[in-house]
Amino acid sequence: MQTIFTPSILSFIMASDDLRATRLEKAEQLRQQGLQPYAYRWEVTHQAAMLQEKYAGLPAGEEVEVEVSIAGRIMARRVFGKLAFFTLQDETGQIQLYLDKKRIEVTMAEDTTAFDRLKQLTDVGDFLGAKGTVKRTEKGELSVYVQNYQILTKSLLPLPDKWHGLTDVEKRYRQRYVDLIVNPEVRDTFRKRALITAAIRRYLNDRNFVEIETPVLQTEAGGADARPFVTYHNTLDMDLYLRIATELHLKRLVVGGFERVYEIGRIFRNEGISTRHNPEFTSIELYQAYGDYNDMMTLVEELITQPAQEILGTLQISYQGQAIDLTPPWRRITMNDAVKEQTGVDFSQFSSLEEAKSAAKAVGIKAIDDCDSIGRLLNEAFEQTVEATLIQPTFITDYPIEISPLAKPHRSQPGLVERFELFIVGRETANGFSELTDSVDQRQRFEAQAARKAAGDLEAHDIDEDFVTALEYGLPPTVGMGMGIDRLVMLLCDCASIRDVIAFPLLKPEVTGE
RNA sequence: GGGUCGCUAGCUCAGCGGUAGAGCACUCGGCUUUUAACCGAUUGGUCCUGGGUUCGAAUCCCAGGCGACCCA
Repeated sequence: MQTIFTPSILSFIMASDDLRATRLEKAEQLRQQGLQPYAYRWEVTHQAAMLQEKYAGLPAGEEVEVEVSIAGRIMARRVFGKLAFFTLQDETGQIQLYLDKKRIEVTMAEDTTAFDRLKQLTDVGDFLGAKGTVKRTEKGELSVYVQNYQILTKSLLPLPDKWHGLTDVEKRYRQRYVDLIVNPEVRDTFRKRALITAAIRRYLNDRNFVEIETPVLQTEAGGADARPFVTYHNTLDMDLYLRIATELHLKRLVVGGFERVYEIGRIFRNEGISTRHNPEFTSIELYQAYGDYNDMMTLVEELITQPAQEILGTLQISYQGQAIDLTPPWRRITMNDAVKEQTGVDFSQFSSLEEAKSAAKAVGIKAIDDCDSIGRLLNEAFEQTVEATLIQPTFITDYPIEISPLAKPHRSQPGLVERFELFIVGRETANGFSELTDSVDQRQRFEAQAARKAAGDLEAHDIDEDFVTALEYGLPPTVGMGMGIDRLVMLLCDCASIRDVIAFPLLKPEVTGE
């Protein structure tokens, strides 16, 4: 019998640790028996959860003479002399394989090695296909009573301890595939994430919103206060920036005649990493012509409660031990009133910055030396005193114009804009406003931004001339909104860290030392 | 950026100045109703890296790496 191992592979095996070498040897033995350790296909007729559901009422000890064919990964092996129980896991769940030496040998064309092969050449981690009948064992475990089987993929590396599992968070993030194999709740989170984004898309599509993709690579990143990633285009010989928002392009689409547009896509911000920040994350932004920020707050309520109701089946959720009631309508309160409520200071009454600063200091607002306007001071006071208290869903409205360069001036309150942010569990969850449609005003706001950038503000941006030109052609009255999908999923799936809702979060490379 | 904690066998962990350990997994033997199967035997190590102190360092000290959490 010829070996398929080349000398270099053999030396690799010899140099490998025993665990891998042992399994490679088993794969080779399979080949020598004329069997393929890496099969091409397997006809699957049933999945574990289907069988568990369908035969939930099958009494212990009874067999159903139906033929089922399943496939999955071996998660546990309990092997006796002439009998074995394997736990097989597929995408839907687990089911036991009841492996009886006599039955397997009879049905597999009197193959007297078929059972021994299972005992000797399979390991936890291997993929196996199995056909047989359905039987609930004497001990009450629903099983596939196997008639024949095939090893589909030989696994070379051992899975984590079946009892303690994989708990090392670093390893879980670096080798998410292992995390997914052994931690069912992790699979569940990503499945829910997919359902949430699907529900959001369905909600918007049903209301005639059109999803349009806008550029990730841009010559100037704008639409938010954030530092961009810089990359380089070889043949154009120029720096390009990864987008920090989708806002300015989506509004161009509204100028172009799309009255309802949105985009769910990846955003990149060159900032620190924390339990709430990953350098790349997913946002949804949507724009609706002829509406204002009041309309959008109502839409946001639906956009969040519909998926919640659909996927969780309730609006009474729990986040890290805190009870959250998502039942709309949600409280709406202006930023000024919220700060007044919390501190007793009414910032709208001040006519000078000095007056406002001393009042702020008197109630313990810190680090206000850099605030160059009452509006910025109000925002600082809000962040320091109110934000963390907003546990139940709350819309904070009517923001200072200085910190909202793309929002429309308030129709009745000078110095403010028609903007809202949604807070849940003390975190900013969504941000929306009646869009600034006056191109002259927009140019002036951009110029103020550019001045801040020139003064050293790394999160400020230059004038986007083409965007101003688009506004000059005319943007209808429009309301827009942006929301972090990752944070929404964290909320709905009760995840403490953003890394729990991103399949492959950014980590520094591991130093292997080899 | 600052602070606290962690890094020891494939996994989960103990050991805290004197010969590197346990459980599970692996390997071998036994076993036709197990489900953390069981019984017996065996195997497995860059104690994150690099310096230092010491007769002797996984352990103490310094620097660095990676990660977690908290703060900014």
